[in-house]
Amino acid sequence: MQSSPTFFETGALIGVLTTQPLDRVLDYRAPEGGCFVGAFVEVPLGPRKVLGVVWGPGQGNWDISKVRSVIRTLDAPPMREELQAFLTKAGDYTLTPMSAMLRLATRAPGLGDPPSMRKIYRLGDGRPERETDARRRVLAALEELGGLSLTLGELAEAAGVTQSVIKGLVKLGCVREEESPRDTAFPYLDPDLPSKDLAEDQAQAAAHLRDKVKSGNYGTTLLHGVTGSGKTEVYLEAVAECLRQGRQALVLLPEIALTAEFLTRVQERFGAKPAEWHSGVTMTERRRVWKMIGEGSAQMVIGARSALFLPFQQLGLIVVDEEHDTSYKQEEGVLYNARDMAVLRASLNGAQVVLASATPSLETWANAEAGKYEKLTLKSRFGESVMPEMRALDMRGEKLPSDRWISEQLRVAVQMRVDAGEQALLFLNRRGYAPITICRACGHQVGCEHCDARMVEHRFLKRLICHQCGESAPIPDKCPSCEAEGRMAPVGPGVERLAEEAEKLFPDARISVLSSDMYGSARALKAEIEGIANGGADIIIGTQLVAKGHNFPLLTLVGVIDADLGLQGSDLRAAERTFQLMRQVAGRAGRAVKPGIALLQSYQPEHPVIRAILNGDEENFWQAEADERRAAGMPPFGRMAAIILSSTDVQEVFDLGNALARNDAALRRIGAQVFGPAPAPIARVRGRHRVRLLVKADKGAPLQAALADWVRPYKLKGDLRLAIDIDPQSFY
DNA sequence: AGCACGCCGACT
DNA sequence: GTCGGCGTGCTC
Repeated sequence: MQSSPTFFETGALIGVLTTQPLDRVLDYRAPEGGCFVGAFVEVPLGPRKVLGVVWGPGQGNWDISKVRSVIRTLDAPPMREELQAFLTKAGDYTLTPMSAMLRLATRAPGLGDPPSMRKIYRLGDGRPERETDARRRVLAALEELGGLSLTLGELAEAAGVTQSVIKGLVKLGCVREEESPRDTAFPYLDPDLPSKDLAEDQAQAAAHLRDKVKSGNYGTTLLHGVTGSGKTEVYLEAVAECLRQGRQALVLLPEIALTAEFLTRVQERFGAKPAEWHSGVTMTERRRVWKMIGEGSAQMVIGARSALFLPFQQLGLIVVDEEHDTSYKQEEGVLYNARDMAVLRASLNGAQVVLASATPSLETWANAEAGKYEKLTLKSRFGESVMPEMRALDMRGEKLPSDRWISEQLRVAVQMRVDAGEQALLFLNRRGYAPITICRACGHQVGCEHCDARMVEHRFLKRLICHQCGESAPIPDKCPSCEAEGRMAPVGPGVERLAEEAEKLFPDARISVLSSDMYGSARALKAEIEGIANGGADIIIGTQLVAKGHNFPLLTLVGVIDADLGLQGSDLRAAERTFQLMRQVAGRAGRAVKPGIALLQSYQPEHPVIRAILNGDEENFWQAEADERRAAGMPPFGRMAAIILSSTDVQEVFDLGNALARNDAALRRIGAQVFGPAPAPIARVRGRHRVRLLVKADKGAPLQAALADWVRPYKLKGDLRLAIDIDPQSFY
């Protein structure tokens, strides 16, 4: 089905898409020796040289005498037709200029550089005249390991000598220095190593996914299973089949902190670690991954959403783990949802998609209901453990002082677990010490200077921090407003403050706080998590980080401090998110042998979301939620887009917002409605004022084209910015 | 995105 | 007189 790619002879007119923000394909002449469509090239643009991709034949609509020639073809396989199509379609869908799409696909440093070389050492001719002990060890090490292409440092370490001994041998010719490419292939992942024992429904699901991967066609499957039902083992079998077919697999994870644990599981299953692609990967490693993926010398990548844009040669499977996670939606720059883009990319590659979740997003649930996705459900929990019992603690009856958040009932339950040598988790989705710092003299609340957000006290770091822009300031002694001294007081709980309360209530317990901002590195965080899992703490206090897939076998109690958090407001999606989060947190309890219990502190225990969580009545919850959305014409039953305008000048953003709202003919033509302008959910970020308009349309309406027509007449002056967010996360 | 061009205010 | 502010326009 793959026709051979078009070749352009030397001097032929070709169209090149560059990473420069000129929103069209530019005409050039093919370089000496010609080039294939898709070739990565360096082209002259004005006085500069820029990166581009040969996109197709030239348009011929540019003064032929001004057309310049490609400087050179870069040392990388041409971009495949599927990736070109993916970038085009994803760009059309998200209304993103193609240059920005290309930048996503070329985010590897040193792409244009010649292959980087390093020196490696091999056995040379003869033996040295003076054969010292150190010299003998070097030669012995090379005889044994010479095939491994050791660098100077590696060889010195292997032989237990200093580098100068080796240098000496090189001078004598007994050891040879060779140049070798720095970017090396990834170790082979063996799909035929024995898999873990699978429970019956796991085995069935795995067999089904294997068949789908074998088909070589596109398809999407929702792998739905409660926490601890072993989704990972199941989809690793789909990966295994994909590797057997000689195709590449991509696994997306929502959180970098999860990759370390996942790498270990991949190594156990396939005997080696896969390639990694996320913001924590070094520049040199990034280049290696990009190149090896392109050459087919990396079988599997685990990564963040941007890994979707890697130049896979034979992509056969994309797994989106915890597919409901909101971090899959990029909120800055190019606004795309990695879950949807995974489906798009797979459909263009004849690849399979597995969306794994204990608590699917409503979009995915609706697609499964509609038969667009297949659905596999894992029911039994791993081993013999069962879903935890869940109960609400009605906080209206508790007379808690204003600086305490752990109810008496919860205290007693935690104490029992601690006494029994088991673990308890106290969950609060608020980082820091206290969300509000208030002046008791004048009532002033400390806010961020650049954002419309409160500064959050972090006692651990001894700073006030803005969770919006990261701005930090010392904790003030004097009120910034009325200058009263010593009257600043923290209000409300954060995990740090909760830990303080727990230390008082449980003086003999070992308490550990798990919050993303309290560890300097992913490694430190991983070590802490491992320590806890091995019984290194009695009480764990955590933010939503703990809801994302870590396994704590000794955990038998989860106390949710504020189950109402997230129920406020009228956002349908807030209810969905609360449901997902609570179910995931509750799922932490009793993952191993002992049955667990989850206690939810709530001031509104009769709220439908809380009731649905307690009943474990998932189908009903989704059904009710879906009915409401359908009636309101909301996603996924209708379409929405948000337009975010921002500027340092408030008046400017509102003027443009009002102008857009008034001139909505392009939208009315497709029956779409516009709401707003209104201050965006966070009205000021980094000193920029933000205003939002919402556009709502029927499911089948050509929304993107109408939006493009609508905003086209406006040219943005000064620092005014306009961003269009298709399928926004929040739409109230 | 860069980089040049160009047209108005405060310096040598 | 001229240095330099950043608005506008161009790049195949």
